[in-house]
Amino acid sequence: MDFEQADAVNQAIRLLSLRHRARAAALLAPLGLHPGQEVLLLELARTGPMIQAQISEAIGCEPPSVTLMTRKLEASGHITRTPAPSDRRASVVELTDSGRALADQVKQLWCTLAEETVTGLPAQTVGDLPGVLRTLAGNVDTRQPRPSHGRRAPA
Amino acid sequence: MDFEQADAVNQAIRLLSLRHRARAAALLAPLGLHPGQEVLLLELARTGPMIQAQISEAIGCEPPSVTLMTRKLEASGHITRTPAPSDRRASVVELTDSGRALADQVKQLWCTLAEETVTGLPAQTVGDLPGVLRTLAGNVDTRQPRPSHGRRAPA
DNA sequence: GGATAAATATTATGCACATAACTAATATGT
DNA sequence: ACATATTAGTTATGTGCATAATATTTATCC
Repeated sequence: MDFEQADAVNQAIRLLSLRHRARAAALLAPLGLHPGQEVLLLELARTGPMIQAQISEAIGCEPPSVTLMTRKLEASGHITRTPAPSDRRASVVELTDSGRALADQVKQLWCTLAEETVTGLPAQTVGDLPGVLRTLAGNVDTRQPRPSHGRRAPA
Repeated sequence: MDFEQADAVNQAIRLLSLRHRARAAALLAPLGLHPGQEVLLLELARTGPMIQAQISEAIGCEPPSVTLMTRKLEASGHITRTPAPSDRRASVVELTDSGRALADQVKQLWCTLAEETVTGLPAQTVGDLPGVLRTLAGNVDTRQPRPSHGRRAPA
């Protein structure tokens, strides 16, 4: 691949990252949320109570980041953290009533953002988009070891 | 759009942002660069000397961020900042020899990253990718005022 | 069962990027 | 020409996320 194309791809990803995040921040601000926190709320709403290690895995953030996120959401009363009975290292994270209500609002907002984001694209492209983006993300996943080249790792 | 789809889109963008940036960071580290700095070097290599306000516009970062980026790249000797003769507010940013050499290395690395990123996607999809991503980024641009809905603002 | 390894969470620290508030220089309007 | 508005850049501050180092608990292996 020549530099022009490569730059187009990398730059576009970078710009999209900045803008999408900024727009999410603008939409979340009225709810008193900062970007990143919404992901945690949605994950808890989807999956139910879970420990931080599971959250870390689910939302793709490192444990120290999860510590900070949960601490802040706990401080604002949207989640609780209780020691796990079976494992005294772990702490179970759970939505409060306030958190559940907020998650519902976030869901709506999430739809608004997604629709806004894909405006003007043909339905076909929109349908393929999540798969394509996930492939891209998987290809540059720094957690998994780099496959030597071109071949996909087996399941 | 229902929540499932919206979440798929938003989450995929978020994950791609995190991973692509992390991978870029891993590749740039051996060159002594942090992600973000490479964009400035490439822009200077492409366009030539420019003042910070132009850089801010070109790379999509706010002026205070540009101040920090340029300061650090100046400290590491890859760029110079000289007062503009015609406008004493502005400072002209320019690549040094070291910066030009580094930019060449970054170009190669940029190709590696892009190829790695799009691995496994059909050529058609890869070809369309920059355009699609730029559309997405444009749709959520917080700088431009939001069009009330669906209509594009006139030039 | 006692040493050792692994897992969970946290603290400390560093980076990019943002907004708000500010200074200094240039344009502009009467 | 002078008051005013705009523009270029900086400083101060706050956010998310990362890595490295650390305690504490649990699992594993003779």
